[in-house]
Amino acid sequence: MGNNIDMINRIGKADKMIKKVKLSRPAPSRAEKRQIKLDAILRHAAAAFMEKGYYKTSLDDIARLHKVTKPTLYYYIKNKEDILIKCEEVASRRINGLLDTVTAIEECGFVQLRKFIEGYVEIVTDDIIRCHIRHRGQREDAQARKASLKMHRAIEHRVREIIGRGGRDGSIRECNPTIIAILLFDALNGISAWYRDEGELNHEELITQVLLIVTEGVKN
Amino acid sequence: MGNNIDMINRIGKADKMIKKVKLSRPAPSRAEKRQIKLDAILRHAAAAFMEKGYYKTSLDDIARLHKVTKPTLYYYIKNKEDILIKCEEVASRRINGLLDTVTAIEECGFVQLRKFIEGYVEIVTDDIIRCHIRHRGQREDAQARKASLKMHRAIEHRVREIIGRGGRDGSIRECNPTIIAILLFDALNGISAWYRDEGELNHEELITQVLLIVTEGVKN
DNA sequence: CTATATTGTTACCCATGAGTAACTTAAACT
DNA sequence: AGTTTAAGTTACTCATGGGTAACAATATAG
Repeated sequence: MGNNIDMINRIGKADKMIKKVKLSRPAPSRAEKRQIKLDAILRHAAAAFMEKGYYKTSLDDIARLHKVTKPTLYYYIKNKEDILIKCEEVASRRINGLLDTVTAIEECGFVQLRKFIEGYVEIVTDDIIRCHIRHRGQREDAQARKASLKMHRAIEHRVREIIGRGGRDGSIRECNPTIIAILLFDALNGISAWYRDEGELNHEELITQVLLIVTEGVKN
Repeated sequence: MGNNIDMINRIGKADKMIKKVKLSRPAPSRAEKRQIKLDAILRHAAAAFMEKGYYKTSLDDIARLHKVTKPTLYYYIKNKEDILIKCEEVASRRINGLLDTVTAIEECGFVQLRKFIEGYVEIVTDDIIRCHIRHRGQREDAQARKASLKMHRAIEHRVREIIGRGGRDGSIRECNPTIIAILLFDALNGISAWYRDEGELNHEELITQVLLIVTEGVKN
């Protein structure tokens, strides 16, 4: 779930803490505690960004949610935009992870696509993911904006691959995979903007309806 | 195309200018000129908002695009947020106009829906509409936010009606019209974020693909 | 049990940008 | 013509909020 790449680096570098990690009661190491706090900050920030939007949420707001003061945040993040970047890392890892498991199964393209949609609807209820979807592309730094776009294109491309595969194996209708992939993403990402777990509409019904429209369309 | 309700009010009030309107060469009255300028400002603002985002676009930027200085803008708009509101008015009028013509035809629900999609893809290439779609819901004022939501819900409701009609007349598959309406909107609105007229993908191909996926789905 | 790195705080700086006051120029109606 | 209204300008105020410097507390290691 968390930003564990940094953590692995840290553990690899400071080999003396391996001893600690091996203790029966897993006393959280500093790096772990730090990681947990960073995740909490991301969660708080993402929730606030979703509610008020990125620009209307001040770092003071986020700090308050986390019950610390603003400068403390700078111990965990580089600057405000860095929060979005870290959310993107989390999102990228989860979505690509889903794609990994989906493409690993030996099934036709259509089944893979169905499994992806099921997993994606699940993922898209997470605040950090929703934050990323909503604010992707709003990077101030041109470099960061390009990187973000690239990573998004990569994911889209993997979905396109699945659709293409389905076209070849006959499980998906002949179509323009690029457009279909984008439209599908738009519809799924749109869900992130309005769907709430607590709402009246239950999860299974949502997935059922989404799958039905994607597979069958609306025509009778 | 423009914000002509204000204009009608104005003309109604100042009846002496009716004479002018009836001239062979339609010399633009003050109210008309003002309206044209307001439209141009909205266009410039919408284009800038789409490129850099609302908060990263200053009123100075917009004024510069329009080749005036910032205070001049305040002659046409109440404040920054008012630009979004005025864009919403334009968008609401266009979309409801489309819905009017679509529901007026005596056809089954499916055909009406198809005509709506065709028209909407057309509409969604306009900067002012795209601006509204992207920034809808970002109202600072709670009052304005609620109004915006309400007007959006109304449009969604009309689409739902069309789908429901199709369900009853048998032209559209039995389904949950609410979810279908929302998903459809998400997909169509998503188009506004990436589609450009000048691009390689031509308009007809886009509409064809969108209609195909909505009607047939992806399954073979 | 001290020395050191890690977290955290209070108190500031300062760029940005929305909005306004006061004044100037241009147009329009009688 | 000359007075009024519209349209635009220059030169400001002022709140907000990102980011930092310098200092304080707490935990970890030797």
